[in-house]
Amino acid sequence: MLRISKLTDYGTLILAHMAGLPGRLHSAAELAEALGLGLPTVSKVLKTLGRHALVSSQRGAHGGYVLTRAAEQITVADIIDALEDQPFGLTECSASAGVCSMESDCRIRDNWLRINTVVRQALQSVTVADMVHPDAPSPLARGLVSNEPASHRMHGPARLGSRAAATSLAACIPTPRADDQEI
Amino acid sequence: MLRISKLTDYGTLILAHMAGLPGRLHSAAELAEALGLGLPTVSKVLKTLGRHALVSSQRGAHGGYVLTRAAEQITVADIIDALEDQPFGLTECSASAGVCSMESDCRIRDNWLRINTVVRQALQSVTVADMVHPDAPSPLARGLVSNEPASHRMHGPARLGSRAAATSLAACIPTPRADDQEI
DNA sequence: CTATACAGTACCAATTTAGTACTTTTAATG
DNA sequence: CATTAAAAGTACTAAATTGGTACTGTATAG
Ligand code: FES
Ligand code: FES
Repeated sequence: MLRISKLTDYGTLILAHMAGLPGRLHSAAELAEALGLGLPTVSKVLKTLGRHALVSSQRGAHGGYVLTRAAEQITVADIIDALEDQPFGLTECSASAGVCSMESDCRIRDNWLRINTVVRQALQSVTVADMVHPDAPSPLARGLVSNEPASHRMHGPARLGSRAAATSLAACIPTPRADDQEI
Repeated sequence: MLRISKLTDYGTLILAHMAGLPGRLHSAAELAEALGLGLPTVSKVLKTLGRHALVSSQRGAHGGYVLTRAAEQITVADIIDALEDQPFGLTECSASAGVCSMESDCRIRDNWLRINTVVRQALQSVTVADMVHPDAPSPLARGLVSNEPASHRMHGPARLGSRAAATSLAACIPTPRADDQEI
């Protein structure tokens, strides 16, 4: 359905929140509380992010997680790579080689590869830092986007009633980053 | 998982195949045969495409489907809109308004809206015609894409053994379109 | 040595997606 | 006008994925 999974969405929320208070340790419980998500769920996401070296963890009492790099260096593409298990690609055929029997004489596959690349570049052009602070030179804004109506619905929180809260939540306003994108 | 559904993938295959013999009527059975897909499945996809006016149908004996517009006028985004039921958007929050409780003070949502727009533009820049003929001035190619390695795997055919064939299949090679995109 | 917090594994439940079956309507053809 | 080919519609079933939870283990602070 051309959606990232909820876990991935939670990942952006969590990282954005952490980026709000950089350098500090954040326990899974604290994040869960702040974002209105279930503790086990937050834990799971953090563990995975840890495995992909986006956060590092401190065990034991007063332990917690910190970002391993500056928020400016973590792109949405990184988060997706960490949390989505399938390899990046809009179609099965175009996500990995050797899966489709007709791959050799398929004329469509190459197109998907191109589309994938463009999409990925869009995702790489937005960092966690962009998510956090509202105003700043927005890369997607200048020329990249023509801003036709894109609809919207619901973010991180999904079915748990608790999640419906998440008032303090860290990041949101629109501010893609300003370096590597001349898409 | 940031994938389009298989049905949508089949849709591109089907439309591309039809674009190969334009003007002609194609029965669902013929297409199923040619693409190595199940007849009921192809039928389902065609019905949906019909409902969204991408193909028109002729009932009765010797009936079938034809494209309603030139292949150049049907974009991948059109196909996705027709076959995916959820509204376009990478996250739930950003796909429709009013679903997330914290929408008003969410700083992240706006970023997703931008990302959605960019992604959509990429999808709008490729037409069925591009999918069909191999070589031609490729819009995504010139400047739009930096061509970093994007992986690949498997296309239309998935679990039916029959689908593994699809030799004649219509379209594939890389050739996005050349009009409306200055992303 | 106890409390806190991360790590890993495994599992279960809910949703979504894919695919099939069956019935009805429409049109061509002899 | 009967027969046949093909699409339209409806509904259902089965499979795969996702989301979420529970439990057990390990490390560290105090
Ligand atoms: S959490 Fe940002 S709009 Fe839902
Ligand atoms: S590569 Fe699988 S159908 Fe094109």
